[in-house]
Amino acid sequence: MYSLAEENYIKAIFHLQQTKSGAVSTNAIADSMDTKASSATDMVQKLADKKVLSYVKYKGAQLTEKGKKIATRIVRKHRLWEVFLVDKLGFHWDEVHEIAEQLEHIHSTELIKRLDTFLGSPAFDPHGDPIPDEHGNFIKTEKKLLSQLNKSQSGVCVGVKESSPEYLQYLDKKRISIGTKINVLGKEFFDGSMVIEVGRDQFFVSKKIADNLYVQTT
Amino acid sequence: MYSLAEENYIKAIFHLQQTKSGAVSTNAIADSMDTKASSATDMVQKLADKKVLSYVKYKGAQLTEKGKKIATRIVRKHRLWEVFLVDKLGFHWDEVHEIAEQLEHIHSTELIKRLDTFLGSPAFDPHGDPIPDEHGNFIKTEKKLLSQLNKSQSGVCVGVKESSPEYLQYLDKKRISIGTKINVLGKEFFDGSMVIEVGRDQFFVSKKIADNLYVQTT
DNA sequence: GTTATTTTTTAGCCTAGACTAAAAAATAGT
DNA sequence: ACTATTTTTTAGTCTAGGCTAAAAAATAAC
Repeated sequence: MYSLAEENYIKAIFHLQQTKSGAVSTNAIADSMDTKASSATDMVQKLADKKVLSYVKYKGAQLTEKGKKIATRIVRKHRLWEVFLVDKLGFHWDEVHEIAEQLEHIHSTELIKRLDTFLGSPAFDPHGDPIPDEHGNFIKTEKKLLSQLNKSQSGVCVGVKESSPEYLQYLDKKRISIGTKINVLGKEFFDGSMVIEVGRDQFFVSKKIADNLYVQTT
Repeated sequence: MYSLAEENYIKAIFHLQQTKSGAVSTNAIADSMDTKASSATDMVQKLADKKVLSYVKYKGAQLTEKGKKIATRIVRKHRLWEVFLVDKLGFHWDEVHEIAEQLEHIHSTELIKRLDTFLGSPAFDPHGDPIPDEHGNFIKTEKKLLSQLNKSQSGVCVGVKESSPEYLQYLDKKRISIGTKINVLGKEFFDGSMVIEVGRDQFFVSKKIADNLYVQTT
């Protein structure tokens, strides 16, 4: 059994190595955990002792198979609970992250098995992120960032990268949610900003907006 | 916000002062928390500083109104989650205590409000214990222990005092659950044992069994 | 009403997980 | 290649929440 702090570090390292390949630096871990590099070093050393990750001084950390399994179990729990909160309790998708952050640490394999069945074994969470199965297998989606599209291309919104309430509320205001079709009408190469079409509306989005929205291209 | 340890102490003290009136002794707290008296003293002093309870050296502790409010909120959460686990996920009533013990510490008033609605605002948990409302008000039930009944009296099972898996499984084997009618056919005053009738079955129960079953007399 | 026993508190120590400041290694700049 | 800068680690400190052992208060036994 792993402590709350250990689980949170494992999850953070897992997410960091999803985006950047290779070993994850101490500073990156510290940043994402909102703590100091020295604390991250301590924890990484402890997790290395427990064979959860491999660690080479001054080089960074990498989850072992054991570590990845622990991480995907936590991610699975987090996303299943998010589905529960939205589908069953009627929460809005921008309200569930913090609560799921707590619920993901409940220990009971039987609970997760039953919750999964109760929810109809969903493959995606309310933000469009895939839910790992019991064995930790993800459905790999062919998703791109909206900012990677060019003029005249289109895609369907399948999720967000950043999931702060502010960002999700912006999307809401613009009527963008999972399944929304987006056409790129124009793109400014100087700053990466775009003009897009959503339903009948056409409007401007900055690169920062476009960098955080995942779309599936057809 | 209170830590996990603080919440558990508050809950334990709350339950202790339900049974025995007056201040709760340090030793009683330590026993029920499965810890040492010295640790209980430390925590009680800390909680007294926070005005959660009143504490007089060598005399014991008593929850303040503030402390009682915190305690009933935890109890409410615990029992609502138990209903969820049994009614929605199909757990058996002898399997839910440990999981609810974790779920009761999830912090989110909105979550509890919605969970309560989702479950249809139940008044009792799967063990027959009343669920406090948002304001901490209990429905006081007129329940007695089975051992308090005499020959020829009868009652309806409304809950258990002890809720170990072993005990709950015994009740299951004997087909006793919430709502089951029990007739006392005979009672031995020497050891408090009884012969009872449940449905078509008649069998012997020891005082220990009868001491842990709550019944509502009509 | 002393003395013995039990209960409770205090004092001092331990571990997890944070922190700061300083040292050491790696990387960058010239 | 040698210095400057950044990154990472180490060393030492802090707090929460445990523990043991000893002291102090309360209770029980004569």
